[in-house]
Amino acid sequence: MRIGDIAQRAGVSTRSLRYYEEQGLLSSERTSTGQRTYAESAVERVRLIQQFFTAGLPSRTIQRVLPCVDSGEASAEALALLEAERARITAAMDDLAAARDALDRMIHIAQNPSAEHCPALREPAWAPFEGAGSSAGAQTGAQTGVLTGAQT
Amino acid sequence: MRIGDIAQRAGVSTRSLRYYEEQGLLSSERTSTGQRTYAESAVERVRLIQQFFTAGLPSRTIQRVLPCVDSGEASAEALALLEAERARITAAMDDLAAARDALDRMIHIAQNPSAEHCPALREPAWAPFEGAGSSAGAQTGAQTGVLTGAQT
DNA sequence: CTAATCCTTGACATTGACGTCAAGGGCAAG
DNA sequence: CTTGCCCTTGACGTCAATGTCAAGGATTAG
Repeated sequence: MRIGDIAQRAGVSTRSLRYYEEQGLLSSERTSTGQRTYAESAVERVRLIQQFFTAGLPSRTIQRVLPCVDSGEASAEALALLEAERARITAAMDDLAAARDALDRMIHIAQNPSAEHCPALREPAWAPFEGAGSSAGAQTGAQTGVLTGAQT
Repeated sequence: MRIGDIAQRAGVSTRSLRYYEEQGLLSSERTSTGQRTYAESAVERVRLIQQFFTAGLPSRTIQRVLPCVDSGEASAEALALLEAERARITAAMDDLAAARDALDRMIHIAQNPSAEHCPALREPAWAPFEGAGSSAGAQTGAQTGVLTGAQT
């Protein structure tokens, strides 16, 4: 399997594959003339790498995580790293959930327009739950037409 | 409230606040000498903006979402945008969950080392669920020492 | 052999939310 | 008025994964 095959099978660009190799995430053998050769298993590996990239792990972290995959075991510090990343992902999911809820509140307000939701009358309904001392707001509402943007 | 106060209260840099303004996400009044002045409510707004940034929304999208907050209502297309972003966030959460599960599998293997999990013997336990035709793998195991990286 | 297609390395471009530095003005305390 | 801190605009730097272009070698079909 040459690089183009792997790229197609794993759904990534050849550029990415060379980058992964450059980062020490993916290994390849070379033909006598220098062309990269991969085993079938590389496809799975690339998919795993992609999964981590999608999850926001930087290449340096993936680089330290993958050896655990290869060896099937992890040192104490590697295990700590795994768990730290797990925690980071969990936190990221919480952040996403919070933003999703904020959007949900907006969607709800947009679908049920009523005076009760007017931000000028009460605590803005989209606000987080820290509402404690912001009652003195002099909402001057300087919204002009700045927000109009035109693109495809 | 001048820009430094808002920055401190909202936990962001003054640079970020100017950037938000530049992107049309945050408005400010100016003193006669050009210094920015904010209402208390700006703190909440900045936190909301941050929440969206954390969720991965690009500034252009936030720029089109925030008017819904201000007006308390959304046009049809704005509502579609809100729902599209909600879907994107949901998808991102799914990706994160998948990566978290992959990490969990690694952690589990790392904590329960046994031959059954050895990737050389069977389907790598961390692999996704597409295991179908990779049985012919001639696992040459060319793992050398490429993955060793030294930092901090 | 030759053309077509794939591969190689190298290097520069991109996108986005900032950091950071520069040069200068505002403002309160002494 | 001077010191010191905060503010202004402008512009360039950063990081990370990837796109893209360039110049040339490798492979393969004819």
